[in-house]
Order: sequence, then C-alpha cells, then structure tokens
Amino acid sequence: MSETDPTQIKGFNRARERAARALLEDYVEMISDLAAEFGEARITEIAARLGVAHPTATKAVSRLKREGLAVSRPYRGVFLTEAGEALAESVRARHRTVVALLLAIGVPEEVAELDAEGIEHHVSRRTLEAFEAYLARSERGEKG
Amino acid sequence: MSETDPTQIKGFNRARERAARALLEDYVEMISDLAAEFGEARITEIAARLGVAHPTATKAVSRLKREGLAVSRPYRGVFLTEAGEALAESVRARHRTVVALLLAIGVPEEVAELDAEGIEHHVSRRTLEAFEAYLARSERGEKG
DNA sequence: CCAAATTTGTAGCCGAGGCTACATTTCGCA
DNA sequence: TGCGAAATGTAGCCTCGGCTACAAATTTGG
Repeated sequence: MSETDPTQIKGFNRARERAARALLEDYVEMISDLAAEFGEARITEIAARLGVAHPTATKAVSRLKREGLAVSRPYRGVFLTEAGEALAESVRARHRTVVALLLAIGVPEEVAELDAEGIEHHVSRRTLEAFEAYLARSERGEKG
Repeated sequence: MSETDPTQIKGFNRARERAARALLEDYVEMISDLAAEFGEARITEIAARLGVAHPTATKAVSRLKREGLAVSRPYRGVFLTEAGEALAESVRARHRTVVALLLAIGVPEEVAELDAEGIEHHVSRRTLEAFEAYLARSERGEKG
C-alpha cells in the first residue's frame, strides 16, 4: 500500500468542511432573505423555512455568531454582520449563476432549482468563472 | 406553522441523507477501484486513499455491510455485493459525465476533476440526462 | 518457527446537526 | 392589566463521521 498516489487522496476533511460551510451558507442566505422580507429573521421562521426544529436553528445561529457572521440578543431577531451579508450576497449570486448554467445546458427548470441547491456549494471560484464566461458567450448568440 | 405537521417534509434529513449517501458512494467507488487494481480492497488501503484513519474506514464499511453493499470477514478484504458493484458503476459513469460536462463548458481540467467530486453527488437523474444530451449535441458539432 | 512489523479490530472521545421535552420570556388581546 | 398563546432558550439524547490509543490477529523474514 503506502505509495498512495497523492493525486488520489481525497482529503475527506475537505468534505466535512464543505458540508459545514454549506449549512452555514444556507442559514446565512435564509436570514438575509428574511431580513429583506420582514426586517428581521426570527428563529422560528428560520427553522420553519429550513424545515428543522427550532433548537436546531438555534444551534446553527450560535455557530454563525461564533463565526462572526451574525448577531442576536435573547428573545430577539437574528441579524447578519457585514461579513454575513457579504457571504449571503455571494451565495445568492453563485446560486443564480448555477441555475442559469443548468438552464442553458437544458436542465428542466424545476430540476435546475432543486439540484442547484446541492451543487452550488461545490462550485469553486474558477468553475464559477467558467460558468459565467459560458453564459456570456451564450448570450452573445454563440449557441444556447 | 410550528406544530408538528406529519405531511410536511420531516426536516433537513434530505441534506443529511444526501451527505451520507455521498460518503457511501465514495467508499463504494474506492472499493471497486481497489478490487479492480488488487483483486481485493483492504481496510488500510481504503483508509489511506480516502485520507482517513483506518477506524473511520472500518466504520464506513460496517455501514456498507449494513446496507447490503459490501461483505467482509475479520482480518480479510472487503468485497462489494452485486448491488454495491452496480452502485459503483453508476457512480463512476456519473462522475465521467460530470467531468466531461465541466470540460465542455470550459472549466480547467484540474478544477473540473476536483469540483466534480463534490458536484456529482447532487446531480439528479434528470440533470444527468440533460448533461448527456448536451454532450451528445456538442459532439455532433453543434458548438460547445 | 518464532519474533517483529503490519494490519485490523475495538473502545471511547469529540463536535456537528438532528430531535423531543420542558422552562422561560414576550406578545396579543379580552 | 393580566393571562394564555406563541416564541425562544435550555437540557439531554441520538447518529454519524472524524480521531487516538490500545489490543489482537496476521504476515513477513531472519
């Protein structure tokens, strides 16, 4: 054994980190959406929209606070920090790009939205750039 | 909306199931690769290639056995069942398609391989079909 | 053929992300 | 104004996927 082609090592820590980050991203995006809609994000509403029990949302928000992405006071709404808002916006932008790419490829609309939710968290900066470039080319009429 | 509504999607289990399935898929694929290469897959080798400690691989293999995807005897190699082999092959095929799609879009090769590993687990059947159709069109020269 | 090295198994810990049950605070309204 | 309903917090439990440490089995080679 032991030679273990360095190229083949998958580094599962990356998988876990990704999963954790994906969760944070989903919460941040949801909080941002709720802030836009209601002026603040309540734990109960966050939990309801993400389909989890409220203590689960509470724990996640604790993590967001620990990471400096959100702030909140007991029995009050949750608010994003500047870092949180920035993350939310980049997540939203990436989501739009991924959906647009899938649609351009020919993925049915309903499916595109659903799959994008899972896919977007694994799209690296460079891949995102490639997506954007492709979409720009498509829009210039070089095929669709 | 805070009451326990049984008809409502019971939680974020979808995300967890996805993550769990992604892990199983990675292990199954790796075991299949090792079987092809060495005739059998040893725990130590599986762990090394996936970049985890061996007890982690042992636990994962236990899960595979529980799910009927693999069999093994103490201090011996791990082997896939028919179901496991079938899963491995479909995973491999999907991986190839995702990488091909990314390359066709213009994603750099190194990035395509890396991102595909994360993306592939979130590509649904219908999206995969769309990818294949797109690739078929590209190959027929309709511009890509 | 036996001892050392390697491989595998097992025990037990951790944190994440779920859950339920119950306590507490805030809010709405009669 | 006060009380009940709704929202939030807290405690405690589960599984999963990591880990380390140590025990047991197997393989290797002198």
